[in-house]
Amino acid sequence: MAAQYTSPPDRMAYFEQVWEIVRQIPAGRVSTYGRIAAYLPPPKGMSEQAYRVRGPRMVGGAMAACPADVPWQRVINAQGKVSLRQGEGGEAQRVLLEGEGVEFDDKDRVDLSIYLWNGPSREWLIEQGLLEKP
DNA sequence: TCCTTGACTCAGA
DNA sequence: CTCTGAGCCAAGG
Repeated sequence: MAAQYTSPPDRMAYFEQVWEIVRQIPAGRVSTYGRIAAYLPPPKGMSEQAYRVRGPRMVGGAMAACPADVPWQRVINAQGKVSLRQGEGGEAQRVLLEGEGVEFDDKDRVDLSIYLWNGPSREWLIEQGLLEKP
């Protein structure tokens, strides 16, 4: 259940979709801004090319504004690192992930070949209207 | 209205 | 492995 928005910009509709996907990531697994963005179509009015570049940052924006029931800590960058500077919640994110069993190496990176979430199921995407039913 | 600033990524050096 | 710059757009000051 999302918050109530008096004037629904497309931006917020997009954020909602991002949150819905992030909620599918199981504990102990992670995904990246880029991959999350790739599961969604570009917001109305944005070109594919622009979305390819802007997508990841938009997902970041969605994380910055996400409701409490979204496991934002499971979204990290493509290098397997937490994308928050010290003092802005970065260490909190790491603690949360470690609490779920995710391990960081000596360079503060998560091994994506082990912990990367394989993505939402095809059925789920169809259910969400993000994929055509064959 | 102009200018800065992003919870990004990828290719090069 | 680390560091840069480019790519693109919207929100806030």
